[in-house]
Amino acid sequence: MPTRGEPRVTTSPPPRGDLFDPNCPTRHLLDRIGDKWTAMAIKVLAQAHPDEVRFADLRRRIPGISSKMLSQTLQALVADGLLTRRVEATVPPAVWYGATPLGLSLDQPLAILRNWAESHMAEIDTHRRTSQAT
Amino acid sequence: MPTRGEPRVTTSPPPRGDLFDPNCPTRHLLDRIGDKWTAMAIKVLAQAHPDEVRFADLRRRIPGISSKMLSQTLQALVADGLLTRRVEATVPPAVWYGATPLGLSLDQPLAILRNWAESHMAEIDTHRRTSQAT
DNA sequence: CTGTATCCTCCAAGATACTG
DNA sequence: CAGTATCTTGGAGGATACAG
Repeated sequence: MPTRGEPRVTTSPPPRGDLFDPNCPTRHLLDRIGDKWTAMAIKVLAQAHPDEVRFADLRRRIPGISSKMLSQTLQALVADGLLTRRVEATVPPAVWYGATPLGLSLDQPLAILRNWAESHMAEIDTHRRTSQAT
Repeated sequence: MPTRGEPRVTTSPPPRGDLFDPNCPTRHLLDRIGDKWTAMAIKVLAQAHPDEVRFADLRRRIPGISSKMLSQTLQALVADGLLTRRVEATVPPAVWYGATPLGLSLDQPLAILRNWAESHMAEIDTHRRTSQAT
């Protein structure tokens, strides 16, 4: 996730295709979607699909996230076209978020990663404990 | 991406299976492997497999990484059993890193994510530009 | 060559308070 | 309810220097 960005980006034209170029846009994109909160938001909303979920509800379903971070994360995902945002002009207002097809499509790669983590967690744990002996 | 961790972890027993529990070990694991440098190191070494790669060579193949970060990243991956580390007692010494089967297995989920990013980058870019109009 | 040690900067994100 | 504004800080990570 998130992680600190590259120090300086001097050249301008995005040289697509080379993941190892610090200016590579794919790299930035990966940093973004690798973000913890992003991954969780996508998961919740993809699994809720086709239902939408309200802000406060999302907050409840993503334990530990602050209002600020949730807001930021959602804004970025909406801007990227991964989520929709629908405002109900009631009083008090209600805002519903939902996954777009693009957002749904991201959930699959993320799910594969989650599964990998779950499958191999025990193995990794064992290895750490085993090899940490002096 | 690493990303900053959860603020405090008070309870002890790891409640496996609930990705949304802040103490969930899977969540921590995901944070680690989502790290930018980790993803790149795995990619390089998985693609070099079955060849091993030396420290300085890795450094060259991961533009922008510092000696410090590379060292840290590799240490963590070796501790997790994703990489092997082999020291040649020459002068000056040579250290070879290679992917273990576990490391190789991680490259597949990561490759899927990379592919997703590459496939949908254009779409996301377009959406950002389109929707950023006031 | 392969790292470790040290210092230092900077910003992600938590806490808190407040608004439409 | 759904956020934004402001302040603060921990610690990731770059720079640099050095060691085995």
